[in-house]
Amino acid sequence: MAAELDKTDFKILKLLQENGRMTNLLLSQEIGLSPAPTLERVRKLEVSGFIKSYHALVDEEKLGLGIKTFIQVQLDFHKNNTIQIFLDEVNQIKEITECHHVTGQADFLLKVYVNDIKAYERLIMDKISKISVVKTFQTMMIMSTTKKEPIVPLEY
Amino acid sequence: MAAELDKTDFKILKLLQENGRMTNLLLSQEIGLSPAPTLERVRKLEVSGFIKSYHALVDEEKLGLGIKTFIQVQLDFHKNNTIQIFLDEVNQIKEITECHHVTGQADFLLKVYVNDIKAYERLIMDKISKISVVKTFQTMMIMSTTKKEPIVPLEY
DNA sequence: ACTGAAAGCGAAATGCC
DNA sequence: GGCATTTCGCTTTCAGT
Repeated sequence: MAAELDKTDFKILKLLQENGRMTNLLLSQEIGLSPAPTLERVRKLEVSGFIKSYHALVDEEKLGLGIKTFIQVQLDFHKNNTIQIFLDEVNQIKEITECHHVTGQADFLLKVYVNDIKAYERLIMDKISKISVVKTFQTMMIMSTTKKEPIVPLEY
Repeated sequence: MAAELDKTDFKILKLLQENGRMTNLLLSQEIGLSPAPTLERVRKLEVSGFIKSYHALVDEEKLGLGIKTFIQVQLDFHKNNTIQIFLDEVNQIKEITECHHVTGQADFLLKVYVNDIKAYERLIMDKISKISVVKTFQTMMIMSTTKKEPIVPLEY
């Protein structure tokens, strides 16, 4: 499956990113094919990994997750497996939903969801600051999110 | 629909976050109900907004989006509608997929997807740095993403 | 609110162009 | 690589409890 994608495939990707539960019938009408080849294309995109998975998007605030933050973390590289130690700890903290290895002053950027400020303090005190290889960290509290596309910018 | 959610609803939210295309039949088996009331619960979660939408997750790298960054932006508040000016510009830049209003040294944190470094330079030169209210900005290039849960941490 | 059954419809497989 | 058809299974509805 090194074969490249054509315009129709990109349309499918766009439509399924926008609505992951779109039926194959509707999808086929949107892209101008009949259902059978449409389904075949979708399956190919799935098995070849262009489509990784499907997810429901929930309203975090309605569900009580009132605090969302990014945390910039600097590590103390005094051990030779510093990064692995850090990642192992991060993986065990379920409030951390994203972990990016980045360039710049910080080494890692984390995204965190918790219910309230008290829970955030507990996270910081009991978990983040207790990770041995963490040198410094700095919270960016999210006050509002004005743009969050579930769709990746594709050309074609 | 101010009525609170019960344990079964949370199970549904968890399962549909993990697999947004799970069939109603399978979902009903997982939560231990028959299909009819399961579907009814899902519909209620949808209309009441706990479930906002469904999306396919694509592999950005396979699709050629080799550069992912976060950009911290500081604004110059010399106009009284500085923030609105900024947000209007951001909304027109399709490479920016997320825009968060945050506390800390930066005012905003942006997430950006582009194909390569050349495209990134163009984005910076032609778009970001041309926004009149932007005072300073600083790129955090994402080298790798070691954790990215499509699922929000729910208690119950 | 859940159950069970019945009807309608989309998904998947097959053969053909 | 796409189309048409048919079979099968899921979704959805509705009466019942």
